[in-house]
Amino acid sequence: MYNLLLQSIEKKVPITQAAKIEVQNAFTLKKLRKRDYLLRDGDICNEMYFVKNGCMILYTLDDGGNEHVTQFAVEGWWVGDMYSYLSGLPSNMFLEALEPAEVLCIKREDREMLLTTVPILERYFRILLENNFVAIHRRVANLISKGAEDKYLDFVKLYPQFALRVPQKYIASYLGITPETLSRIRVQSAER
Amino acid sequence: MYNLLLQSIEKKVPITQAAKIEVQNAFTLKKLRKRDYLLRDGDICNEMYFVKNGCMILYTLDDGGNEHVTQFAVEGWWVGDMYSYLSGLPSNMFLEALEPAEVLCIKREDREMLLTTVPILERYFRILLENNFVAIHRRVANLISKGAEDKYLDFVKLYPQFALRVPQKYIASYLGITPETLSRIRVQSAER
DNA sequence: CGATTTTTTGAATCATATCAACGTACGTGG
DNA sequence: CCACGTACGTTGATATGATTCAAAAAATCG
Repeated sequence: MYNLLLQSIEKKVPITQAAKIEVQNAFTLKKLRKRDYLLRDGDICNEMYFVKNGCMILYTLDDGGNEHVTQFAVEGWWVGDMYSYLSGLPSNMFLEALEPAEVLCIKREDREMLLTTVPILERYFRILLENNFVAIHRRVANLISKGAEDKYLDFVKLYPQFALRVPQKYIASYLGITPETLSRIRVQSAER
Repeated sequence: MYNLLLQSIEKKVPITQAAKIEVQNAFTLKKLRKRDYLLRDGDICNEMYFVKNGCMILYTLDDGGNEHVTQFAVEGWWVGDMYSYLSGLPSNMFLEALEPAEVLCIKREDREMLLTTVPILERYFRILLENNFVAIHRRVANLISKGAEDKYLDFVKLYPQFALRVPQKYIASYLGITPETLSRIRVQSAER
């Protein structure tokens, strides 16, 4: 049940058997059906989630009711509204299962506790966040510098898995373009 | 000389006198004139920089020679090409002083060493990166969901200091719009 | 299989980019 | 400290990529 999480940790830092037990005790498992929510606009995000399997999306809704996907998360990824999680203030996001999913949940206080009892995890999260920082900056660079087609091509190159796995409209949203534009881009790219 | 850096650390984690000395020994100071570069396309980013004073920008150049600003950094901020710093591979970015500046530099190996000798710094960087994560996600959400005017207004609200301090063309670039568009937006906003 | 969601296609519209010209501010050397 | 040159900001006219809205086709789900 904790294999994937412990592997994720061991890939980045050494960890003792005793510490593994501590880790396991800090998490609970949640099973989700497709379209279940872990978080809705107005909720406070009191937990962070490690995805064991399935696929989650994190998105906002604008005034016009349009979804804007800020994050995907599949097996081995962490997800949650970090803003709300850190501040304790209400979120303006939705966290939804696109597929049946299982996630390991850790509450704010339990994570804080765990970080003091197993301090090597500070390093684990630091490394995780550094890698994430690089990935988000690549996304930002694409968003500010590229047109719709180039953004899509870079996305497919970087995440070939997602491109097949999730409905296109969410990819379009993630790239900041409309589903119609993405559809047209795909036929044009295929022609060449 | 190390005041601002030590304050930045002490705001997030407790640190002993001995550890402060270790920190100081790990850094060197660089003084920059306006338009000096700490990094150019093709260079490997072997250091991360903590800005003591002045203002730095991190940007890419596209095929058309247009700058795309991915990051600003003023007093108390960290900056560098994290991708190149972590991977050791060549950067495709430029890191330039917009004003005369002083930065504290720490080499890759020295930071790694420091993180083992002063492990509380793992926590410092983890917290720093978490806060940064929140900020970048806000930027991404703006980039994918808002038009030029709303992006600018959110920027001014979030960083009123920058809005006055740096040339508008860099703000436009940071927002993913042209300087002309930003200029027009500003007169329109002022009219209302 | 039928129902719902997603994708595609077309036509009109809109926001922003582009290009060019002009005015202004800025800082740098004499 | 002034004058010159360069960089920056503004404005206008036009072009363009992307959006919007609507409807049909295709895929997916229960």
